[in-house]
Amino acid sequence: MQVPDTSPLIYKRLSSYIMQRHNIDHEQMKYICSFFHPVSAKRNQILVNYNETCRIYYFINKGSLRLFTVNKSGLETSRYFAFEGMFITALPSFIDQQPAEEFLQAIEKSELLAITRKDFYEMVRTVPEFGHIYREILEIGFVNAQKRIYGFQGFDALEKVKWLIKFQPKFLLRVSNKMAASYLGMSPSTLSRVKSRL
Amino acid sequence: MQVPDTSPLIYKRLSSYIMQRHNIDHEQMKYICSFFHPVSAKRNQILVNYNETCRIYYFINKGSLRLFTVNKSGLETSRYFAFEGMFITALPSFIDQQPAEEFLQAIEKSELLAITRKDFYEMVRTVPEFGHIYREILEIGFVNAQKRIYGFQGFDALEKVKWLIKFQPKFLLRVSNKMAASYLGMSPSTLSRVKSRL
DNA sequence: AAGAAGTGTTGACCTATGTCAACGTTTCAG
DNA sequence: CTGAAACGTTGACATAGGTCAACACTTCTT
Repeated sequence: MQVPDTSPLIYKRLSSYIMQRHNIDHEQMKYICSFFHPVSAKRNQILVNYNETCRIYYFINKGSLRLFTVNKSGLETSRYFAFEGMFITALPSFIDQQPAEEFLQAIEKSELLAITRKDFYEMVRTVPEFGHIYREILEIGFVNAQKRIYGFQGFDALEKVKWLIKFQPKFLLRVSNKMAASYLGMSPSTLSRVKSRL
Repeated sequence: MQVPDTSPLIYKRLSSYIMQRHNIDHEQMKYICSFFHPVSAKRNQILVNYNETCRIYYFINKGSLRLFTVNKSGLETSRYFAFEGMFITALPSFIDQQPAEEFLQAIEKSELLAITRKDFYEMVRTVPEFGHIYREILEIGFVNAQKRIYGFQGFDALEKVKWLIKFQPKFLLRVSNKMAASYLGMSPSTLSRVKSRL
């Protein structure tokens, strides 16, 4: 974890994320950004461990993170991937302050902005625009999760891959076959075979 | 659709839902309830049609509703079921005011409380406790959707059914095999066979 | 009350996808 | 730079679960 950086450069992406959604004056924006602290993560670094209580929400400046679980037989299941300009955390743990039943991991060398839970909910409470943004994150997250469930239901392997390419075109380019397969709910062999026939 | 009822009885369940989460005085509660109008629905009645834009959020006093889709070959997929004391709507359509890509249907004779989108967002904006409740609905919905995704990933049919019995014990008792199967992502035959071996 | 339509169960059969193993290629640590 | 470990691809084989059909039972409709 680095010392907070006063340079506004690192807040560029976050600022435009917020600006796209709300008109906020410069002072207010500086105030919001002041709660976000730069953090670097190495490839494969674990940011939230299983059973660890998650106290931080991350915004991704560069790189990518994923949420995954490991079942008793050691099989990894990836649940969610986030890339530049997206927010991510181990939400169930973050909300309830219970031990996470999942891992949050950087899958590339990443540059992040971190806000603590305390500050986050403080802002949600005191800055209406920020509360609104959080609501949007939840709405979009919920809707996407629903779409993924029914989008996949009854699809065979080929259809799932086509669906993924259609709705998240960057995905297969950034994510290893193994992780993509664990996200799609199929074996790496099957994903490999499917890709070979387009 | 019935004429609004002045009896407080129909607001009992909604009031206790809110009371369990926030301390609200009697006047405020009456104010909130005044935006919810009683609606009856028959078994199998469609409340939101495919391509219809959804303008109403429902709270269930009695009965049960489901969200489902139909694919090109006529196969139904159930996405979500709600029972007494739960909120439900075709959320993507409700949020964005785009035509719904799903159906909202009563699966039993149901008594509902309906609030229009306009009133709903008005309340979210003006009544902090209500805004908070909406945030909670979204948080819980998102977390549950995530849990369902990874809960099912890699599970075989038997494990899915056990998972369902564990986390939604009432489910199989209230929902037909056909609908339950379409929720679990397996054929009715398979669900039937699985149930026969516990 | 009777016929029609829908639902649940079960059997026979088939196919998509998982498992396992082999092998070449890429990545990474020292 | 080099060896070890991880990854991607492909083949052979096994199997869970899908499809289809038959039948009994329930439930709607009139």
